[in-house]
Amino acid sequence: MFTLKAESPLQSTWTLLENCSNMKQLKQIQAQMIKTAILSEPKLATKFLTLCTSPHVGDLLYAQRVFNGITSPNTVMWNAIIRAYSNSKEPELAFLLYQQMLSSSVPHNSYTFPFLLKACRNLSALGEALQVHGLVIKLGFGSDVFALNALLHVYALCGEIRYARQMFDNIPERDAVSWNIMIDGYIKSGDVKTAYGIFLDMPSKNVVSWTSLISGLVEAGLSVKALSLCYEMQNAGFELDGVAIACLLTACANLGALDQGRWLHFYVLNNGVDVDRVIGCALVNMYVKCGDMEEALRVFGKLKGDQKDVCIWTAMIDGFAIHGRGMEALEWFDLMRREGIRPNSITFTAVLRACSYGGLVEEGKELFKSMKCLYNLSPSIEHYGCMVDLLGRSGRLNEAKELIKNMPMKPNAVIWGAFLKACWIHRDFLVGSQIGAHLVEVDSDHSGRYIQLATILAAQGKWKEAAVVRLKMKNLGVPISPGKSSITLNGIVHEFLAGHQDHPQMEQIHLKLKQIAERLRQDEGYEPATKDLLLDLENEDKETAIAQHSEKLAIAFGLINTKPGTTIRVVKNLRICRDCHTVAKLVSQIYCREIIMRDRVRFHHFRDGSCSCKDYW
DNA sequence: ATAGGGTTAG
Repeated sequence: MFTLKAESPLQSTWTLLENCSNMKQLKQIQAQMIKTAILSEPKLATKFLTLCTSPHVGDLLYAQRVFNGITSPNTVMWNAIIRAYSNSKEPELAFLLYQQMLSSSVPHNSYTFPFLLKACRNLSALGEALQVHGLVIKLGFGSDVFALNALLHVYALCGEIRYARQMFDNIPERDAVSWNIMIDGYIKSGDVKTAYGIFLDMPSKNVVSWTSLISGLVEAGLSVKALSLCYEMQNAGFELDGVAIACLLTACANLGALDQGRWLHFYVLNNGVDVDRVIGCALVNMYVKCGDMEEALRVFGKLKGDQKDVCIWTAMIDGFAIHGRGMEALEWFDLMRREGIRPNSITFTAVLRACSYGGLVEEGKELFKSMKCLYNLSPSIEHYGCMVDLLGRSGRLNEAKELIKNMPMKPNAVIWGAFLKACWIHRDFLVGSQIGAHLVEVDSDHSGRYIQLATILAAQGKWKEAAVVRLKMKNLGVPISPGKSSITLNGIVHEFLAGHQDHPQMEQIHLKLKQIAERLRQDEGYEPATKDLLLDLENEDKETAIAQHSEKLAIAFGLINTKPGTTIRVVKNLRICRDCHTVAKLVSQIYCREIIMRDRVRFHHFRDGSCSCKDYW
């Protein structure tokens, strides 16, 4: 006789639990466990509870119910439920559970404090952290590196980086995690330099060390440095993992570095990096911000249904917005809703921005209203900013003013800036200069505000007043960012600064610019728009100044060095001026070139003499 | 089962 060699129910349930990855499976397993009455088997029950509380699978309410059904939970179970609460929307409940754990006299282990301290971190609860610190010492975990690292982490992220440093210096057996927490801590407290120092001192760095530094550099706006660390990291023998790639893609998005972004995309495909929702979103965002909407669409199209969350839809909608494809942004917004995805407050900034850039005034107003009545989202100051921009741009200055007056919050510099912009576009110089004067007072370390004011004064012929504003800016030592445009050729980035002459091909570039100006004058009756210039110069000098704007230098360079008919891509750090915009349109027609220019906030696609922004920016 | 990640107005 044969007997089937059946696995014991205990063992088979264990295997099922090991391979379980979602709540539905978990509930099925639970049904089976109840049937076979092995939920009372401690090892299985523990495993089951840790799954219920794990960040990927878990469901807190469900976990709490399961936990309530256990008569005397062991340490691991208490840890699991504390962890679940520390990651939840109400981390303070972790403290309550910890109280109960204390009164049940279950011993601690080295995992208990890290979870509890995570709740402190999520609540920025320094006082509680200090109390826990006392307990750590009292209960004999004073040299446990897990507990100490968790304490370091709270202090480092709750404004006590110096105290964290003191602790760090005194931990005898600090590990890589301790070092990495310090790197991240300095970065989050805005001290990239010290973070870099710690990184350099660290004896054996790992992928997290490199990535923490890279992500800090990206956050601090030092994306060029972040990309160079990507190569250093690989030379040091580290592979890029998903987290590193997400950070680096953001760096490319910030810089408009399409070539490096594409390289990272290839890396993902060739090295089996999982395109999860974060990487998918980072890729889409990178292509959007580097001006390649078609590739962004392709990446989106390849994602599976459950990877398409509200973030990635928002990235696409924002993409259509900044590329001047307002109608498509609205269509995608509808598509998203039909997929059952609920828009969040960021989605609304994207879709309102699309309406604003696309001149879709009525649609924008409807959407703004729908935030509250359909989605129960209260518009924030950002949304009001979009609406002021939308109304102002389209010439509804009074409506914009009313909206500002009736806003539930105090208008900030951005709101006034949008209103000033509207005054400028619609030639209401008087109100514009009043607002400009106010802005210079409240936003006095922002050079753009002085320039806006000086420009609007100059437009009224008030040269002296304009000069006073510029002098004030100079005397206050407000840092000004010079106009910069870059263009990439065979992987090399060529950067042009307004008025600078230090490129090896400068003579050729100037010759080309002269030719362009001549052709434009002859064929199109173009005259340089010197009126917008605020410099107090003779007309001829103004023409020279305007002719040396960095975007013109970059376009001329592109015309010289790329094949006829190919697209020229330029990235600019400031907004494009009216004259450069006119020239770019005419160049696109006369030289039969598509020019894709990213300015500080959006894209201009110049083609056949017109621009995707419909001259409305 | 403690460390690092994507979308935000002008």
